[in-house]
Amino acid sequence: MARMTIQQIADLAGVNKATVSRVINGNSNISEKTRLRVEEIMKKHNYVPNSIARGLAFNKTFTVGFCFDYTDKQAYANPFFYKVLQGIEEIVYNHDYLFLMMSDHDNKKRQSTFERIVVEHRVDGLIIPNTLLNEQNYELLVKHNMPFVVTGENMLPKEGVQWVDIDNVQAGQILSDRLIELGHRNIMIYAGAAAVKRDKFIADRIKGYTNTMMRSKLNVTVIENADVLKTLNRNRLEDEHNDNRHYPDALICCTHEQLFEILDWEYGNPILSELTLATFDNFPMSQYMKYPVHFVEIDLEMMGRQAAQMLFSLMNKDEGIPKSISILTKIGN
Amino acid sequence: MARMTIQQIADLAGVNKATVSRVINGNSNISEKTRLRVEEIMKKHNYVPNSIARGLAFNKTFTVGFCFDYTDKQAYANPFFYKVLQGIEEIVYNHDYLFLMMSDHDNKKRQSTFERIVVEHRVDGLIIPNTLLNEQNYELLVKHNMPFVVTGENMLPKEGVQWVDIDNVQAGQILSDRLIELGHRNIMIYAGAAAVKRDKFIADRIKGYTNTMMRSKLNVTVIENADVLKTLNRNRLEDEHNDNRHYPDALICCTHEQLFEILDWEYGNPILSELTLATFDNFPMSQYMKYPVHFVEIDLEMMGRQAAQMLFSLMNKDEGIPKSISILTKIGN
DNA sequence: ATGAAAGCGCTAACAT
DNA sequence: ATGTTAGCGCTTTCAT
Repeated sequence: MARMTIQQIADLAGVNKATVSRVINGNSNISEKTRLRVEEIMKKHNYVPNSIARGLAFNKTFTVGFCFDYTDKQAYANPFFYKVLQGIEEIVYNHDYLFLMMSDHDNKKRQSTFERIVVEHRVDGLIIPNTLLNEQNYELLVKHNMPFVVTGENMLPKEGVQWVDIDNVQAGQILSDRLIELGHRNIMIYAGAAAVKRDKFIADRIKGYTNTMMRSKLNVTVIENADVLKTLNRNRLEDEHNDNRHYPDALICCTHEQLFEILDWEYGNPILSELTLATFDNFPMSQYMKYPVHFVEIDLEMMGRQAAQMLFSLMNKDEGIPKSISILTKIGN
Repeated sequence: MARMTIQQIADLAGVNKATVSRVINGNSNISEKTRLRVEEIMKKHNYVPNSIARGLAFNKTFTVGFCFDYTDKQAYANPFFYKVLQGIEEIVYNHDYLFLMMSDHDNKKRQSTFERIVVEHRVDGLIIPNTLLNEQNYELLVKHNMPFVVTGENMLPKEGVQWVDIDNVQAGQILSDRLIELGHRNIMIYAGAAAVKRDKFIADRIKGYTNTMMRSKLNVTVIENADVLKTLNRNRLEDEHNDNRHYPDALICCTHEQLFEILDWEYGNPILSELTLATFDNFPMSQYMKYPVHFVEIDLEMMGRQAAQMLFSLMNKDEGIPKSISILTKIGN
């Protein structure tokens, strides 16, 4: 089935193709009568404007890009990550836009797909994870004046970067609150020293934990190394008075990696049976774990929606767009 | 930074834009000298051809679509699903194509995104899951002569449908073989009756199991209802002679849903401690489960690569494209 | 309110 | 080997 062109519709309607174009684009300068006739003919012939041609004329692609960071294991390994996609999709489709996925993978050739898409202007705007917003990519985006929104807190000290992030301080707070509510008093938090330096979100989670503990007049203990935990536990086992005050009865793991590290290690160590575990964001199978894990629920779909919304505001050159949007978390079931 | 056009490059090089176009497209009818000069100028000015304009001229989009089925819980909930994406991406990017994601979600408006993309010819070809290839979508694709490849076995009795699938019969065989190798003899397989009817891949897995069991002269028992298992177990507990021959010592769950159903149910039932579990495809956290689960490894990345390769062959109108491609599985670590 | 014509950036058929 | 010209399908200015 060959596609109809605007000219064919114009001929069938006995008008100029400019008139048809006006109908398509909802131009008001047109008589009700011809508008109806043209619309009828378009419908009758299932006419759909060629979006490539429209794009050329408008200098637009009607497409936004979403960049995937495969090196960010957490991102793609987390099945809940698709929620971000769903959120983005909802907004994008409602704007009659389409949705181009890409990774920052190196191509066999010299250019990454990300670079290609920016340079070729294959999208009107871009949503990228903060892990991908380095100096180089930033320059690229600015140079090609490509509107973009970052997911996760932007750490690049540059002008004109907007982002949407989870409120990790609040998450740390409510998770600690929950553990206290459950009766725990010796709550510790586990985060690798390197990770704390590297990832602001981890520092934020610790900050939230600290806030809560201080407010509740409880001891703050940040563990930066799993070995410390082992030692603590060994001490406990050897402690004849069994004075539990110095040993954790609950442990917050800042990332899933760390949680799994603990779980792995557990197979040769009995500590877990006396320890309540907690972490951020749910994960599949959590309910089938040997020991229950408490967690905070992160509304990633909302994150996607907000990011997309922000991007459209940007492409629209709206006034008063916030620099960043923060999304609150809540305690999981 | 305003983009350069082919005309500007032509002017700078003192040639006609047709000549520049020839350089871009690697036309041989061109002198080495001017080719080098033009290339130098293009590089110097970071010239990148406008792909929308090229698309209009070529009547191509240089994009393939990948359709996501959100209603197919298995697909999106499985983090390994992203492996398929990775496989597809590898091929697509090596062809200098881009990659449009879509879902079959209903838009707020009457058209699904899938429909829109096909009707608007926003992609040159499409990869869709078999769950989405119904009569209606098939007609749509054919009507708009959009090349497409199906992932998962195609069940629609239509001409010209190509697909790539996992060899589920083989998977059932090797998984059963493994359990036998582990010393099990009373191996049963669990699959809901409705699911067997509905999903060919489940029937195939059962067939594979049956093949192996018959070859090994062992009893074939297909359980269609978890209650049967409960009964079996109750019998075992009450069986004074404790004759284990009639009770399973290993159970293959045809899907993850069923595995989890068993696991859930386990919390009020001691059967699992005496039962070896097995299922198809790995899942995250499998190593942290209370009871080990054996599984078959499915190379989803290969599946993506093959599907993409097939699609390009189709778009290329290659000769002798196979109707379908079957991917072998292997036993997980 | 409608038509005519130029132009978006590129390719390709036809000249030379 | 290179230039000329006519599209690709649509939008948009400028007439009328």
